[in-house]
Amino acid sequence: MQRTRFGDMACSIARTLDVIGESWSPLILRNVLVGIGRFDQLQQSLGISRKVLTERLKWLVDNDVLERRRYSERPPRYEYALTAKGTELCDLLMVMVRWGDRWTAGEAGPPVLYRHHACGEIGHVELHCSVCDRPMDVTCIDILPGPGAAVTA
Amino acid sequence: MQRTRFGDMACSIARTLDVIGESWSPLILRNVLVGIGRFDQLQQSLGISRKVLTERLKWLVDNDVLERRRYSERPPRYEYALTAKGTELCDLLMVMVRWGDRWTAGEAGPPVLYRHHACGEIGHVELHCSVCDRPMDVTCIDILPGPGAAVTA
DNA sequence: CGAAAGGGTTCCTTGAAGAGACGTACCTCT
DNA sequence: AGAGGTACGTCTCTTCAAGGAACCCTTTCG
Repeated sequence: MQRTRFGDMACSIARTLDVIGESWSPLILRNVLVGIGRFDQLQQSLGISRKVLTERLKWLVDNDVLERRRYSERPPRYEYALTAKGTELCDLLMVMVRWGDRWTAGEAGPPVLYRHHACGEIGHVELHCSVCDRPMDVTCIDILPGPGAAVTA
Repeated sequence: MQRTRFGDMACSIARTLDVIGESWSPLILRNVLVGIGRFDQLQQSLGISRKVLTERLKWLVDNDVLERRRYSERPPRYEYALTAKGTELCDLLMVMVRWGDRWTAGEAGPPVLYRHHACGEIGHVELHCSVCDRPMDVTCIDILPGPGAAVTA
């Protein structure tokens, strides 16, 4: 559908979307995270077309979000795993889960729960300020131009 | 492109993607957040096709992420604004910004900065556990099935 | 040997994205 | 009164990616 490329916009949201903005990518990431990392497993569990899966995996590998590694020499077999860059992307997944749980889960309740190693409890993510550690959301910040801002008229 | 619908998967990520998974939606949200809420403004600042913008806005309004409100009676004029549901989605934007800043900003540095009202400093978001307030990411949790999990064989 | 598994590739069809012309209601200027 | 401008879309046409399914290659198993 001749998708507009976002990669060179002066916006970190656009650049992030350029990497994982395509709808299947977060789901692929989620599955790789929970250990579903082989081609056929991914294809079947997501119900994605094999062609599109091939394209997405290649894109994610080229963008250093996933790595493709051989887990068997003979016969040659491969699986996909998260890189450091990809692991940090999972923050995004956790925030998506949080929002989805709050606004779309309905009667049944959340489909998955997180148990935090540090406290052993079932919790969810909250956004805090990296400086003062207090809660931070879009209603309690000012948005200022940064060094990488585009010079706009 | 006969996109697969995610809305009825038993997965909060999929359901969140169903609402804002299309690539333009987060950018529309970002613009509405910073006060760019009128049709022509959005169309010009994003470079999106008018047809697609119409479709996206309708989808976001129907899903209660944005509201369309009249700010002038005669001539009739409308603008789009965030609902509570949409405002909480901005958490996602902040996490995208954080990842984009870290991994894609390059030489120039981040295009925007956040000043946190609570401390007055420039900071970024970090994910903390809702129970113990300590940092939480995907490497320090167990993922358990919740009440809304699909019964899979 | 034939069949199956893993990991893709190739081909065709359909339908959404993009571009841009057009429409409508209103206001302002001369 | 007419010309021009603005805000907010709708319509039409073309192009290109998603979806679906068949096919391919290598290796192992019965």
